[in-house]
Amino acid sequence: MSDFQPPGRLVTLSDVARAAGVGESTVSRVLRNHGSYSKRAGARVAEAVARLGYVPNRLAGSLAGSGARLVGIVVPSLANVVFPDLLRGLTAALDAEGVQGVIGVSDYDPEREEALTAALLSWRPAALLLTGLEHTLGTAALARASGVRVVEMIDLDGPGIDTVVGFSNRAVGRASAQFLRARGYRRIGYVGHDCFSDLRAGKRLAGFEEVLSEAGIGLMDKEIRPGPSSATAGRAGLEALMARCPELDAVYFSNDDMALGGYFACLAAGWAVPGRLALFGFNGLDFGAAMPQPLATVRTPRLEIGRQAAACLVGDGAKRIDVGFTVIEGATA
Amino acid sequence: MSDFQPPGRLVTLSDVARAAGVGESTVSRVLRNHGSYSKRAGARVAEAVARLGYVPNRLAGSLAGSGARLVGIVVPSLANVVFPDLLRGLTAALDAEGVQGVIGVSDYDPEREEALTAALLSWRPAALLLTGLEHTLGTAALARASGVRVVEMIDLDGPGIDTVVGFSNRAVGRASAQFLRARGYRRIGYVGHDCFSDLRAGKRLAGFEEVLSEAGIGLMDKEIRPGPSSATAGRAGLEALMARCPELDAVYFSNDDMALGGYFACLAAGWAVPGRLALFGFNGLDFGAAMPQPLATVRTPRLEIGRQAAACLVGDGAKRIDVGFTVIEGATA
DNA sequence: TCGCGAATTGGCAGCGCTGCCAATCCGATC
DNA sequence: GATCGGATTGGCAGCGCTGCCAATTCGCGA
Repeated sequence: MSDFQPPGRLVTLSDVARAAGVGESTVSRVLRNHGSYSKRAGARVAEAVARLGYVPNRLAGSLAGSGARLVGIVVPSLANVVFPDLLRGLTAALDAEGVQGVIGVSDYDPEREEALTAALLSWRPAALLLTGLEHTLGTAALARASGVRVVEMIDLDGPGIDTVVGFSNRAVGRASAQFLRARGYRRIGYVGHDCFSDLRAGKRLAGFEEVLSEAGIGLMDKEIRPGPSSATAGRAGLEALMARCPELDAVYFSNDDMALGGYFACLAAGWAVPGRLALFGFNGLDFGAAMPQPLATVRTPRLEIGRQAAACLVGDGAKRIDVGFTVIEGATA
Repeated sequence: MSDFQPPGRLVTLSDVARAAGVGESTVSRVLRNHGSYSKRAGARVAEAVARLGYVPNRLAGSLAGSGARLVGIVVPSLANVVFPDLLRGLTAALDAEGVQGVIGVSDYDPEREEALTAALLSWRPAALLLTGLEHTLGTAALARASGVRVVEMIDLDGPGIDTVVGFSNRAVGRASAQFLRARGYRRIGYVGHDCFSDLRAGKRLAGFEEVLSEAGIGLMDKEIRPGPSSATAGRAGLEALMARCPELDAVYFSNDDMALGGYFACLAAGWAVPGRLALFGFNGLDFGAAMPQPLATVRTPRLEIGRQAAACLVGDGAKRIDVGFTVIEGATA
């Protein structure tokens, strides 16, 4: 990108001022509708702006004024529906306020998260929105030193830098296990994706196993597939698990995509759901409700997290917002 | 967002210069590794930067230098996997070049797209990436006037402002119809989502119907669900369509999500796939491959579009890049 | 008609950084 | 030991806009 051609000279505020026959400050006041100016000045400026096709330069505006009206957002991935949903809630709330979100994707790599944090901070954002609670020391140091408000989203299981919005993944895992227990399942397995990178899936599993241990049964077996979650991984994972441990009567999946793959595995193998094998997911994605037997899962308020996170930026902000989650009974367990 | 607190005074480049005992220009040269400076100067600056925790202010840098190293991106939605995939390819390629992408979401609303375009241009981006070819006159005018390079992604069916990267949706529709025809299906229906907002789905349908008309059969019936595409919409859509027109032997869906819902409808109603009813989707999403009978669909190189679009920004750029698509035979048709 | 506070307005100094230019330094050459 | 070309370096003028302040104008009652 070395030969990016800078756009030629564009219309500036002082061009507008000259064209409108007023001072620069007046143009600035009119454009931002801030301070007082006469109707006549307003009209002349508006006319000049339209005629010249003036587009303000926010770079200059933010530099001169007090800070940029933008916030930095770091998410680990865009491949998992969770984050687009989060961003949707976030950007909707944000640009209702006229704030731009600048998004960075870390690919679940803490080092990249740190690099992105530094890069985003260099735009002097009004706030920084991170995902999860686990960051490098450098990320935390940067965030603190910058003095901007920091909001950590989605996870609630641990201490945050500043404000935290989300739900407890551990509690989700516990609730899922309790649900399966209450339904009488005892030979329970787990199919997940790479939980070293997806720490929150790991926390759910921990909560899940916790409850099973307390009940004296424990997880019979688990199959962890490398790479990101997907239906194909879920299908392959369940098939491997069942080959190894055919006496299972229920399987917990790291999320709905994995569970969908598991459901397909059952269809293909002719295992009745939930007669032969019960399935339980996570996220409450739309397709779960369309399945012949609606998927048993946990619905998470992803849009709401985004909205709340945005709200935290304006208010003085509670330090910790639990948006909760809902167990969806479905019919696969 | 009125009470955003501007961060207090932060470390500036001249603080670093003073601390390192060198001039500002030297610090600037060292930081950007541009121009020549001695080892000793480099070391002292690096030390001072680390000690002070200096984070450069790109607002100032971009204002002073020639343009910001960022590009504006407008997508219609984040709910449809297509766009996150696109963004993934795009941001990966982009930040390999050290360029930030600033993303705006238009919700399929041309007016919002125009507003976003103006907002993004006010950051003086090096380029503007839009989705599709249909824009308001205002959007096109803004884009042209800004003098930045404009890349329109995904759609190839029509004239572009500048550079265009994607595939022909019409051709996808045609290929899909030809595929179903070749398989011998004659009583073909369509289940889609709101195609007034999703213009590209409309173009696919147009191409599809074109082929059927040429074959002298035509589309028997179609069901358009309001709102965005989803498995639930697909299921409800297919159920409505079959209730009205039970003699159908194949259904074309506006995309794989809709087709997944259709598949679930078949499962629930006991319609054999493809014995009783053939299904055909669009996008080539992962779950299609995990289905008991892999979904017949068209795979689109979404990541590739992102990559190519990013590549267009550096090279002088072909005006028009066709990334093509692939028909996946699957087993549902 | 005059006076006065309020409304409106323009000038100008930065915001933090980069680009340009002139000054200084270095080692090596004669 | 003086000279020369290149490597290094610092000063300083903006980039386009906003915030502050002083100047000007306006409206209206006395």
